[in-house]
Amino acid sequence: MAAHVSSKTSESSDKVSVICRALRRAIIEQALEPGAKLPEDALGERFGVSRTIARHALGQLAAEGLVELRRNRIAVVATPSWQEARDAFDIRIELERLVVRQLAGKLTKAQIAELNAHVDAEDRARGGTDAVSIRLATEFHILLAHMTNSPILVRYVSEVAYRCCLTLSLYSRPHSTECAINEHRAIIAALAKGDAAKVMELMHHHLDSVANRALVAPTPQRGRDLLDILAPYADEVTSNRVIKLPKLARRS
Amino acid sequence: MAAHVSSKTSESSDKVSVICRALRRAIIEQALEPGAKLPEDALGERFGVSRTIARHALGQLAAEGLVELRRNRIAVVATPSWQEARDAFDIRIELERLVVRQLAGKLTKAQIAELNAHVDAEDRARGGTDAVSIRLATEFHILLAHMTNSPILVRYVSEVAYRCCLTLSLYSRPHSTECAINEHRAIIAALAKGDAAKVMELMHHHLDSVANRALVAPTPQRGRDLLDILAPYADEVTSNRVIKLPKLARRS
DNA sequence: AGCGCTTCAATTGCATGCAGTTTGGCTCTC
DNA sequence: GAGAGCCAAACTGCATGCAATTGAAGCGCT
Repeated sequence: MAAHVSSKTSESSDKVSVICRALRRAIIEQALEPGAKLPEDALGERFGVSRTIARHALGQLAAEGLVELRRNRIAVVATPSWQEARDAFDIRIELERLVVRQLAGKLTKAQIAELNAHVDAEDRARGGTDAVSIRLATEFHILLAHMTNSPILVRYVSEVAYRCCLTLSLYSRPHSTECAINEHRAIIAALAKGDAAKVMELMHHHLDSVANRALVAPTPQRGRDLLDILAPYADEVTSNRVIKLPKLARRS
Repeated sequence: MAAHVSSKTSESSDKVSVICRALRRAIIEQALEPGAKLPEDALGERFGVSRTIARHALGQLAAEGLVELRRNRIAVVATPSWQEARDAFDIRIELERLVVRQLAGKLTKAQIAELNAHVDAEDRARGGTDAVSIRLATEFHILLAHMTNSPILVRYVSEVAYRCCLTLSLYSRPHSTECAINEHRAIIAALAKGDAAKVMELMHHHLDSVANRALVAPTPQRGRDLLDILAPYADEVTSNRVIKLPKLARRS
């Protein structure tokens, strides 16, 4: 379902694009968690292509910010910092305000029907896993972007939405999707009515609240990761056996 | 000069990145015009690397929208439509408003000095070629983005600015940079003063006027290219010999 | 001459191979 | 038993080679 949401920007049917799409989906559905390793060999074998192609696909995804590529090291699914997550949402808000501004009052009946159908699908998926809900919610926004007929806007909204998706899997708590679905419906209604200012405000509030629900308090770990996180625990074991830090730290 | 404006997002020092930077620069300085062919062999030979690497670089630039990659065909420098150019500027306006919003009143003296130095460089370059002026003007904006310390924002602003650069070379008339330089100075001043609303307004107006100066009338060719452009002429030759369409159409 | 067909050089799509780097275990020592 | 150092396996960086596709010149036909 919702196959029409696939990015068509220079993504035809060559093997690289296929792998990109597969990995992208695996990432945003959290089948691949942030930090998961992505060895070129393994990808190549899994998708039945050579390492060259897998490598190229990783390059593309790195350009989108979904994977991190360190020289001579295994590529990993990106692990955005909290601040980066917040920045991504800020950018997303502006981009999507632009989307709805362009769309307000300009949607055909068919398009509105399509949007409603999508939200219905979201509704139906409420019983399923969080991963699917998050993906559908994201695809709603990408569907909106597509309706602007602006390839550039589609590209940026898609990318930043995927990124946000990724951060949700990192920083989100159990998640409640219901209100988000209602907000989607409200946005559709305002778009149909053609009230640009209103729908921009709705979109802003919608994304802002998603961000605030998801990105819980900065958890003063403005330093990097793990070492800071473990700092408080370290106190409790000073006299006991010390946790093998190098082993753990390597994971990141 | 202005080497610090180089995008550092997963671009360290591997050969692919080097080639990307070189091509990017060649494109925005119009050494490579839109539509110019970029055969993998030629690039590889020119930069002393294998075709694999050249290919990978082209993939990256395609992801940035600077080159177009058609299956089994030679890659070419992107030729954005007029509408895409306008869309790019619209997106850019929003992104850069975000940049100056974050920056207003938060710049160190050193940063302000750096900005002023850059504008001075722009001033000095006024006698030179348009290409250099345009590049410097673009790099001013990228420099601003860097100061937000938000890698994502840097990436998007850079990309969209490069794209706009590209469109300037397509649709711009001879160009007068002087007012742009003054506007840059005004923006710095407002940033230093810390008036967020004012500087956002300035940036908006600045980019909007650049876009309007550059993107001259839509030249009613909202359809695709050539075939539509030639449509009106076709009427006049219905009874005469027909223009050799395939020959001309192939050029694009 | 103008038009279509055939053929060949140019070019891409992709896999494989080799060299250099990193990783993680293993041993050897204290 | 803990820690430093070494070594093999794993992995990446890159070049090269081969098959497939494309573009355009050459050729014959009307």
